[in-house]
Amino acid sequence: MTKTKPQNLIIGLPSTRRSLPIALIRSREKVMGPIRDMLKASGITEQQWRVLRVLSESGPQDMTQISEKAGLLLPSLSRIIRKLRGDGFVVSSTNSTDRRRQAVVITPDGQKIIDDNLPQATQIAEELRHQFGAQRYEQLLDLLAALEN
Amino acid sequence: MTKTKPQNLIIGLPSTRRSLPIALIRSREKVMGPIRDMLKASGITEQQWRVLRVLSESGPQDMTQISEKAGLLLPSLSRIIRKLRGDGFVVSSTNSTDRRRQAVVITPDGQKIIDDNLPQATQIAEELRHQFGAQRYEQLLDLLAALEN
DNA sequence: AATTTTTGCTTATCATGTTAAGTAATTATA
DNA sequence: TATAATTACTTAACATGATAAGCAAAAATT
Repeated sequence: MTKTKPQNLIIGLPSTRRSLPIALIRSREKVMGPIRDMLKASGITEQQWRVLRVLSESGPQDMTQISEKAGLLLPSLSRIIRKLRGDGFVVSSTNSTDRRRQAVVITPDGQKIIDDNLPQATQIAEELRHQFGAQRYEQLLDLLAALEN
Repeated sequence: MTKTKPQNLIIGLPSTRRSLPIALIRSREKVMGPIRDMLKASGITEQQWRVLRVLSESGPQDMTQISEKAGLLLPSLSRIIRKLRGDGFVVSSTNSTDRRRQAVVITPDGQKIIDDNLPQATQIAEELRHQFGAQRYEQLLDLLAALEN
């Protein structure tokens, strides 16, 4: 008599081994590990790095725009910006026509963090892309993007 | 004269719009949203739900095994198990041959949480799978699994 | 057997995730 | 134009993420 699989033979939830949320967490861990290691030398976190990158890439932004582009909720972003401001990596100025908004700008010190780490970050990204296969990498990004809709 | 793209014309990091880490975060948010809403009624979190599911699915486990299957780091799991134990959803007993290990077991109360929510969780998963397309869904899982290696 | 190393966890600390509530400024409505 | 939404945040509270340190039990080494 053969062993039967645990359960869920008909429909059932996917086993935790085949769970999308857990797979997404594991993947993120795998992808971010090397980048976190790199950033440790600069004393900033992965999230702070993403914020600085958004500001460097797209220029001054208000909080809502940053949160959307960096994938951070506003309460988290509030704390992060406060920290980055304290460290002198960004400055903010309230919008003149809408005083609820504040434009956040990266400072030269903040830009220096980007400049110091961008080459290595690029290399890490390229390496993963190459190791995984450029085609599959693009496919994965497409599938993840499609999931949004 | 046409507008040039911001930068990174040659190699460069992918723009944050095409960043794998951010895409993974967004996807997880999208996937877990409905499940979190469902669990709110039971007063447990997504992570606590994953722990209970692992215990229900694979039986008594020690901490390290749970952490691997649920995708949680041991310090987080330590706190979560303490909470679940306080709420009466799990019990632990130290292993007799290795007193460093503890076998964690789900209680009837804990199993009730699973039983109460499994149908709806299954429906949510099926709906996402169907909406996204079963084939693409499997493909995505395969790609994420491949990323591990 | 005594010592060292490794293992399986827990605790501590700081940062972020998540939800809810609060606040001031803006916009829409009566 | 006074009032009622709405918006763009911030603060609060609790849970988890992540790294480092601690600690006792087990295994390896001498």
